[in-house]
Amino acid sequence: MNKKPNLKDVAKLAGVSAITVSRVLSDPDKVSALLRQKVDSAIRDIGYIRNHAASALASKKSGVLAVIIPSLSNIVFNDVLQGIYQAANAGNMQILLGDCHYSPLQEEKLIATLLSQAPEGIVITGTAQTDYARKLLLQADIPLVQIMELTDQPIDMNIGFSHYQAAYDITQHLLQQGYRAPAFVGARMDPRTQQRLAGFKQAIADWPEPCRSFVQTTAQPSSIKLGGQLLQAVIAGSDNQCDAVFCCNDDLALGALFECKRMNLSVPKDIAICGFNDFEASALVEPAITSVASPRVEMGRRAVEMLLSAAGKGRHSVAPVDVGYSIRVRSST
Amino acid sequence: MNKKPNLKDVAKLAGVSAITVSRVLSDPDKVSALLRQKVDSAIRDIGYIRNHAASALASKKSGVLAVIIPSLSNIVFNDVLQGIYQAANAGNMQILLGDCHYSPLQEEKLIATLLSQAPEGIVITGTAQTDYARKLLLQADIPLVQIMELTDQPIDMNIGFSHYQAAYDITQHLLQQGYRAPAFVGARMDPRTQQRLAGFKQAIADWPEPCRSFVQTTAQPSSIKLGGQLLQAVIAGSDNQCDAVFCCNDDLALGALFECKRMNLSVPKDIAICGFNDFEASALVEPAITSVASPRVEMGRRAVEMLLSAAGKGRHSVAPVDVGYSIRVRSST
DNA sequence: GTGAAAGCGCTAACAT
DNA sequence: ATGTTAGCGCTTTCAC
Repeated sequence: MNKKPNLKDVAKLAGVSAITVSRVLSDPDKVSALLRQKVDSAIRDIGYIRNHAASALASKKSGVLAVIIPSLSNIVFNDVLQGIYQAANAGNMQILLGDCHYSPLQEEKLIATLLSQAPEGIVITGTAQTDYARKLLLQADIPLVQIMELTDQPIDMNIGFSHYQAAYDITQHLLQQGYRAPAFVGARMDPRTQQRLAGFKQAIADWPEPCRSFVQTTAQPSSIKLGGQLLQAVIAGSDNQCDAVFCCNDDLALGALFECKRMNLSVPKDIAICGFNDFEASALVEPAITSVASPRVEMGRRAVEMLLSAAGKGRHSVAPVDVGYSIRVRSST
Repeated sequence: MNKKPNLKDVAKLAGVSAITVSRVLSDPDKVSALLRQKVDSAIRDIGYIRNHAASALASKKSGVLAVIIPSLSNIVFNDVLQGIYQAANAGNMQILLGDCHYSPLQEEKLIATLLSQAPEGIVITGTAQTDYARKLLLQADIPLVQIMELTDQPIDMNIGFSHYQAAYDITQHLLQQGYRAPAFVGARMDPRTQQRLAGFKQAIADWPEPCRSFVQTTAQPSSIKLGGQLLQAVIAGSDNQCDAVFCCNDDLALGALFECKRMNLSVPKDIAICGFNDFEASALVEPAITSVASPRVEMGRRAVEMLLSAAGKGRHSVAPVDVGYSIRVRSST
């Protein structure tokens, strides 16, 4: 068994030095056309593939970016990942992905693990890092982007939108439609869900006319099924007074809608339903569900682009980016 | 700016040799408790993080696995990825993920790129690799698992289930329910969708009584919306004769169902609908949609486990694994 | 435009 | 149980 060919083997075959081969690979313009051709065919001949570890060690460039998301099962992050991989691909970067399952402690461990690969940048979800995690990240001294939400005290760069404001707006929309006893239905209760709840509460508090409100939450992960259960709970818990439900995401909203149909409640007449994240299904069910849309793919893409263009520059070289959101008003409200 | 500490720095601080520090990191049991403690605290003191590239270069172990999936937006692969990351995490492996967008050519490029990271194993979706890709993979001489479908000629290992047989079974189910003019509705038409179409056709051909059948396909990617459009098309294309629709996935099935409601067609009375992949929503809509379920998370997990346990062994050391599927009969048929 | 020498930070192999 | 030596395969630096 002949071991894998290396740079020297290619060099020997092409009748040049190793460094010339290296240059053909990373900076072809610095090599004359003749040699370049020779080298290229030698590479193809022996099926040479450059050893990334050696390259990374010598050049101190790992060619990887680290990404930490809280969940692989939440479709929301699919979209973000699509944007991330798109931009990484365009920049010839590999992605090292970690799923911290919404746990800051797991996130801390992941950070330590991923940093050992010497990523040239890191994308991290949200702003709820542990102190030690922040220390590690600062120490690593690489560009970093916190995504999804906005914060006044970013570790470095930041891109996202205000979940608080979006929730405030959609709640206000319910009130404007005449609903006077809205409920917030939330699952998981991660930081962004909490911000949505805060926005909901503030919108109620700010409303000039008197109105009641209800809150039904659980730490369980979101699912369509859970949406049905929580709808039941909120109706029972409000003594049938609740006339509108703001679900912290569209999974719950869909479940709530299906449950209403089963209970023969008319949406939006007996009860209004709105969600968050604007899944495709939300626009296509009957009645279509009002929801909050945000440019997730774009956010992922831009986060990576920010990393790539921040190379070399110091911290906070890029101002926080608000990607915004929009309330998609549909017939469920 | 003091540069990052390395092994020697830790060793000096702890008063030991570099290799001892290395051992504490990779094989603590080989070091006495006393030294281990000293080293551990030195590591923490100066915030040492091991340089992965150097480690990989010296040990010839990259600690990464390559994974290629055809789509990040298809929820199906989310589930598979969850299993993959789960098992990779348990085995202290990092994942390098590539999305080939259902293109064998992009897949080929991805393989070349990912191989340069010297992965210790590779997970690849399906069996439609280009010749050159197969050559690269064989040459790489690392454990490989083809996932999702089963094949008689795996490159190395294989885990999946028969999409042909699953489609055959669900079509037979339609026929057994008395439907005599079923249609196949397919999008994307990737290899596994083609297999489902083949199973559909064979089930029709094998049915003892005469029946008509229709096929409506498009190369467009699946979506709920497209499901509605294709339902329209198949009804028009069959002159209203079609009495059952087998959608190649649940996105389309949901769209078809929503469209039926809009058209005031009763499901399953006027028309039956069934899908593939068993999404959560399929079980919760009214009427619930008959679909094909398969253990996707488990498949991902086991694929990685197969890689990890195949280290060192030769090709085909593990027999192909059929994870099976089950038809979830619900009220839509 | 091309090459020679040195060394990136770690671990395998071999001592002790 | 611990240390010494050598070298992984590449790129940087500097020379020509």
